[in-house]
Amino acid sequence: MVRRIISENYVKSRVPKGFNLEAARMVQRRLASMVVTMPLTQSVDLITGIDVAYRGNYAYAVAATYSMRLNHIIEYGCYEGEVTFPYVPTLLSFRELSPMIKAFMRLKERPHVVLIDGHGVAHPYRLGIAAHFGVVMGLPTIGVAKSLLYGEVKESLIIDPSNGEVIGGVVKCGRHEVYVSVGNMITLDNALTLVSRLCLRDRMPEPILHAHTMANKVKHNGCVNALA
DNA sequence: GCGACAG
DNA sequence: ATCTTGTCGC
Repeated sequence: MVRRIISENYVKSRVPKGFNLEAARMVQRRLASMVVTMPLTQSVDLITGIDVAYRGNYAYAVAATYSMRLNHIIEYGCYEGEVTFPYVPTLLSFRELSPMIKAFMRLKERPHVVLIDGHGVAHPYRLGIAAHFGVVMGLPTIGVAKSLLYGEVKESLIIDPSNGEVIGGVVKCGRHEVYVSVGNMITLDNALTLVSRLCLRDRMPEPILHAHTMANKVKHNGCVNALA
């Protein structure tokens, strides 16, 4: 059994000087209260995966839209720019939500669901980056992470140690396992089913895998050249 | 008491 | 996440 909680003192020590952590937590709590759990309404075909690569203080974000009907990527959205906030566990949104949104906004077509590299509500304040993105954009989102940030895993389910609630699940993606949680406007069952169905290769579902590969390509050639 | 820590 | 060579396997 895997168990994991976060040290607030550690977080406090890594946050930039002058950053109001208490205010940030209040914002997270408020946005978390806006997360909607509901079954998907329309049938799903277009699924966008988003991932970000880094080089120093520069972020290279890519949104890749995958068609389940056509079995391939139909469109990429890209953004490159400097980031100012450091990586601090539980505050990932403050670092890469903006680059992700900017890459996503460059897509011409709106997807039915968005898959994000990171957690959804499986977060100490119930607002991982996938949930944050989902609430801000008003779209169905799913968090898919390669490692656990918060919670206890019991029988392939992620449990919140503070209240026993189910906040996510574990899915086998090829040889590895990924941690899946609701981002917004979807149910955990829908999320688990969808991610399993998209794990065609290893380690990550197709949309995120393509976003990851392209993000690294963009890191070396730039948005314009990589997507040309 | 110390440490745990998405990308 | 990123810094990095060669090497194992399909």
